[in-house]
Amino acid sequence: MLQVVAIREQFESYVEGLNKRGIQNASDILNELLKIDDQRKSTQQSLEEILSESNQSAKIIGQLLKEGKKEEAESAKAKTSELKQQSKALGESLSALEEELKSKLYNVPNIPHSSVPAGKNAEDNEVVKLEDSSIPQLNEGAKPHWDLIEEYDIIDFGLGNKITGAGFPVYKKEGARMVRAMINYFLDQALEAGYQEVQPPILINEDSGYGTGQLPDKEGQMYQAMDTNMYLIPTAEVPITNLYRDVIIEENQLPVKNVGYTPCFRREAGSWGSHVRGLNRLHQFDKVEIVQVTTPDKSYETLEQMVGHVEKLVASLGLPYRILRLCGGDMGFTSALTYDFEVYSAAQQKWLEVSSVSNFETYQANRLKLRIKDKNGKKVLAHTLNGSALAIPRILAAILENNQTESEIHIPQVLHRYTGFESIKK
RNA sequence: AGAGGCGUGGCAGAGUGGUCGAAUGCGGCGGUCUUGAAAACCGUUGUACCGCGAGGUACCGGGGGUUCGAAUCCCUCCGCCUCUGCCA
Repeated sequence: MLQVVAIREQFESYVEGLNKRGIQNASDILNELLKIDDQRKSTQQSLEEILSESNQSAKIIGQLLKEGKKEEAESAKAKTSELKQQSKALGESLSALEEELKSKLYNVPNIPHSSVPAGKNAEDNEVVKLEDSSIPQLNEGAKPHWDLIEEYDIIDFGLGNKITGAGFPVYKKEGARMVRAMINYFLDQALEAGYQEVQPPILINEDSGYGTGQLPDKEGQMYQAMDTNMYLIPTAEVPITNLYRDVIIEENQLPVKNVGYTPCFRREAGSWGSHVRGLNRLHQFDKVEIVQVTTPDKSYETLEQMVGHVEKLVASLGLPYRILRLCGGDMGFTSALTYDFEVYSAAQQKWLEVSSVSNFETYQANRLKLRIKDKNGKKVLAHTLNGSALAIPRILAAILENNQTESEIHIPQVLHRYTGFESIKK
């Protein structure tokens, strides 16, 4: 969440930033926050005065009792009781104000970076790179992946339907081995790029949900484990970034670079139709995620480096891709700048999002209380970043469609040593 | 899952109702000594919020309560340890 101090100091640019997201009454919203904060301060001041007074008199009472002056002590007690009534009332209004401030702050999204284009939706995203020379010319009878997986019998939606429900596919034979191969390939590539591998829990508690911003605004997107306050993770970002909740990192330990593979679970409420057919949108899917924690002055450099890593992965698979800089209206709630990667899936003739790389600046760190201590002992909020590297099902869909022939599907060369086969045959 | 025990500053470890934000040791930082280092000695060393400042307030796992006053008493939740049970 945003810091009130920062809102105060950079009011105008924050208003502009929120406008880019399509929030028109931004200055009203921010002014309201400042007003509540002012009330909070003055309430806190009066409360602390009273507490100070009653602390003093408690000490005096102790002294009096020690000296055996019982009656004086009793009358002092009576007075102090009055103070207590006052402080109780003030304490209650203080915490009410704090609650109000916090819940309002939770509902204000991050301020977009200056390079973020204004815009309403996906149509206003800016294409920063287009690599489409590898778009294949498919034969007449080329099939979308949902037909191919049946033909080659490598993914079974019907079975998934039976044991769980729609959106939970069962990968079989070469399909299952492809998934495993890609996970290993992506992890190995990240290790080579200097990331440390972690395997986090895939069930998280509420604190973690708030820490990275899934709660309270995206509660409906997550599956909740019945009779518990735990949620299935929608992305490894949540547990991996929350590793650093309530942590102070020494500056010389930076950057923190973690990579993790996890399944991801998304309810995706309200999405039906042909555009979500097959592997395009699932309730459970596999993803390798990279997460970095770094200093404010280096985070945009880090973002470029992460984008470079993802680009290398996509390119190595021989898939046509493009990189988008998301506009204010399409960007995630907590992000300051997001690049999306899309690969072209030639049979359905669609660009599919396979990665999203974001800099959250201090937005998550403020919720997480994740700080950096520099050489002089000064503490500042860290910057957090993450990116998919990569999400597996749509990559698989594009490979299946783009590499199909009449009788087989070719597997990208970099995966051969992981799959143990070079093509999928009927 | 049941029974019992425990949860104090970076770590170890005192403190069981009244100047306790908290003894002591280790570690860290600064200094004296030394050619340099070690040892020794001296000093210093938590976080957050409010305030221009002096200063104030809160925090001894989390939340609530009793009391003029709580690290200390009570309730509750969480976590850890031990024993029993179960189990990949």
